[in-house]
Amino acid sequence: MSQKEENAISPCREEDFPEWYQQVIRAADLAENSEVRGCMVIKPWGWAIWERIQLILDGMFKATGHRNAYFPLFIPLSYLQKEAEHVEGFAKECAVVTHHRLEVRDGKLVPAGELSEPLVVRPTSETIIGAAYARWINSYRDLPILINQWANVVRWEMRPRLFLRTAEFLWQEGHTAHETEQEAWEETVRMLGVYERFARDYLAIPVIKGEKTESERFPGAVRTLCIEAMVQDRKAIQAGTSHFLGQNFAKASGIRFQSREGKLEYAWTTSWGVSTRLVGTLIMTHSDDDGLVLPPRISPSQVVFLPILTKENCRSQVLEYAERLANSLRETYWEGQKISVEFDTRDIGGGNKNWEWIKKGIPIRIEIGPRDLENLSVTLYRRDRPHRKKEAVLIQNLPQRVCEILSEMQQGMLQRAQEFRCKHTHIIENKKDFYDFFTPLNSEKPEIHGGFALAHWNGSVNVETQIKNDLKVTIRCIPFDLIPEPGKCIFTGEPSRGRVLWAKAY
RNA sequence: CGGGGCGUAGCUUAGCUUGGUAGAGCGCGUGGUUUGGGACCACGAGGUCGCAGGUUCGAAUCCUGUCGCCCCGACCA
Repeated sequence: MSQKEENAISPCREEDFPEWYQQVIRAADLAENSEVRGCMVIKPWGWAIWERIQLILDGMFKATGHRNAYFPLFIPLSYLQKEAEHVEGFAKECAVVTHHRLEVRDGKLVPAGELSEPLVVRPTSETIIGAAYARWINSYRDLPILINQWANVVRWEMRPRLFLRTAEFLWQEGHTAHETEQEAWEETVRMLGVYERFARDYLAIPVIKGEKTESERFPGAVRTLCIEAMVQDRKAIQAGTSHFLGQNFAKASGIRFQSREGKLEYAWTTSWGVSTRLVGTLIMTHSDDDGLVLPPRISPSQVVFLPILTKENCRSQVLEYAERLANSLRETYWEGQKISVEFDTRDIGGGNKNWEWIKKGIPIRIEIGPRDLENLSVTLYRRDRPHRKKEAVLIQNLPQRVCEILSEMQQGMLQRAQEFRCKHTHIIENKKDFYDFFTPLNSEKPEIHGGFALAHWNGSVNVETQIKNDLKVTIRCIPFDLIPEPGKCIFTGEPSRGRVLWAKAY
């Protein structure tokens, strides 16, 4: 690679956003495509980010009264069939296991031992968990059941993209059963709130909470809630969903209980989930043309020490000095947790090493060389500033300064993302402006364009379909936090109860 | 699953039209020179050209099939 290049990632975001995204993943060494179509290998740095997500979310689930459990990977075909809409929604993308043995014939391994009933590799677990709940629940005293599972699921996708849409992906799925409709609804809303907080406070991603329209609803759900984020190419991405399932799955799976009045009633259930897609969302929200940029709270490590060991005569002194500082920083608390520090003494060129960490998005890089040793200082670089911009920090100020910067970065990243979203969210009052907003100037090679549009809609699926066909734009959600403001549908002139959020989506 | 493009070393690729059994850059290894920065020099390792057939004395190159990847649609967290 030439040292003349300005940025580590080529092409840059403006030139080719999808390609830039792939390059960031590669440069940061997060994951790679595997030999199995649509399935990815998550590498240590990528996995560490997912682990952070898991750890924090898991704590939030526990704090809201949930417990973890685990259900089977395989679902009997007949289970899936129990809920009509659900089958229809997932049938096309199910991986199916039909055999349980391999035999050698003519030197080739061939499937043998056909199963009497094929097994579906779970695309989601409502049905098999429903069957368990049907066994577990007899009385209103057994309710609520508040369970989460961390698992992998498989949806046979036609166009996979690392983290955003893979055939196998990792997620958590919460499944709860309640005595009353209201309780289940409250749970649905509560968990959406957990997702919103997590996205905002940890990933530094502002999201819009809302409800899906009927056409975007989860198959089998009564109501689907979601959080929608805007990434840097101004497209929307669904970052999490929470479903109010009513009694649909309870009826399909026979989840019944005897009520306080002694009557046999169906339970009210919910399900909610976020997936490794969050990692993709994180990448597309914050990264720049030098690679990944991680919010300090989600970064596997907050700081990397890069001792400069070029002069033989003071090598051991620098090392010792750096190590002492690193260790003291490791004992420093930021937001109630010890700071995680990497110490990179690998014998590779200093420039290369530095760039590696830039591309990995670590929040703070600290260089320590002979000169710093003399001055009793370190040289500090932060990932949210140009890569050459350095700051000398005296060692007695280091822990405090690092904490300050981490807090600043966490807030700054959220603020930047909010400003970006705000700048590209438009209130649109008529059809022409709407079409203009979502039409690129260059149709051959569309530039980054559009964003979020808030516009009135008459509630008709036909309009949604028309817009989707014309512009590939869909209603992302009916936002919760928008003050209801009656108006006229910009497409039909018919009455509208309020504005909805339109965007092109991942 | 429809339309288009592409598969040559870990990565990016030249060669293919006009068949004569592979070349480069980056990366990697060793040695040296450098050193607050993705440095330089030398030497070296690494490819049966996606796979399977066919045509031919001879195929990376031509033909057929197949698999995979990318882009555009339809579908989706």
